[in-house]
Amino acid sequence: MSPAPLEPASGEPPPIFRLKADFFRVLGHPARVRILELLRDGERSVGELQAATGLESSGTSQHLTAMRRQGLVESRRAGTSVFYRAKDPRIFQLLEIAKQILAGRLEETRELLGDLAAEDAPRS
Amino acid sequence: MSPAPLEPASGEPPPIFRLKADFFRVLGHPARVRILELLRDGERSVGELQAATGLESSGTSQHLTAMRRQGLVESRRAGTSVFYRAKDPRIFQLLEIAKQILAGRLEETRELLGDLAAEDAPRS
DNA sequence: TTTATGTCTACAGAGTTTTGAAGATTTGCA
DNA sequence: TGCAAATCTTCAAAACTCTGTAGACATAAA
Repeated sequence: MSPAPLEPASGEPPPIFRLKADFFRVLGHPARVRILELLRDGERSVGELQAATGLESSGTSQHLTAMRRQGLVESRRAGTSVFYRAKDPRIFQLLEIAKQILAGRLEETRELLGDLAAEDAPRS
Repeated sequence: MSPAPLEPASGEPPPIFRLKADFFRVLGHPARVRILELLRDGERSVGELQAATGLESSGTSQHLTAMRRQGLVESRRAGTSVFYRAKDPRIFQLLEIAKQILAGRLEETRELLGDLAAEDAPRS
């Protein structure tokens, strides 16, 4: 069995786990997650997204460009505005599962805090 | 309606989209995706993971630490070895959906290439 | 004590994000 | 038509964050 090293000979097609990592990395920024959450309700103009995130217009545009490169969003122009939308609805499933995993973690933390409190006031 | 800025007053609890971003960011590295894929088949020692990824033992340990901080993995010690396992099986769902989204993208690319080839040899 | 395994620390190099200014495109209007 | 306003995008420099590497440290077993 080959050990499947992390860095194959250059020039080869990138291994799947690298593609996945690039994909997840683009989700690894609060502004981009926020934008995707906004797009769950339908398309939004850059201006609207900018207002919602509080970013510079330039920054907003760059985040959108990054997401487009990863095939996460697509856009259409209408007058001087550009509207963005999610390209694949499965991205929302992804966000949903992430939320569930995070919720599980928070629940765990909550129980732990409860246990700590119980130690101060022992004997139920 | 408040615009929900990206950066709230410091000291407040972090907004959900920041937690999600932190979560995804930890998935944004090939070695870590690779490690999770290996853990799909059950627990693995650091040494095994190191061999599979081709990293230094130190690097492997650091990636595992990062994933533990995010609650993605947990470990147990057995003799001089430490075995890691995924903490929440839903993480594999996440990887699966990512794979599907990526597969869709590749399919698209393939079609596009087909179209280009067709232009060189027109008239079907 | 020595060997086997992992983890921690520190830091240089690589990569990402922010910011501000300049450029592009479309529309409206004199 | 020609100009100005509105909306985005691109570019480049500075600030920041992450990763790989190497060595010291920790722990368990022989």
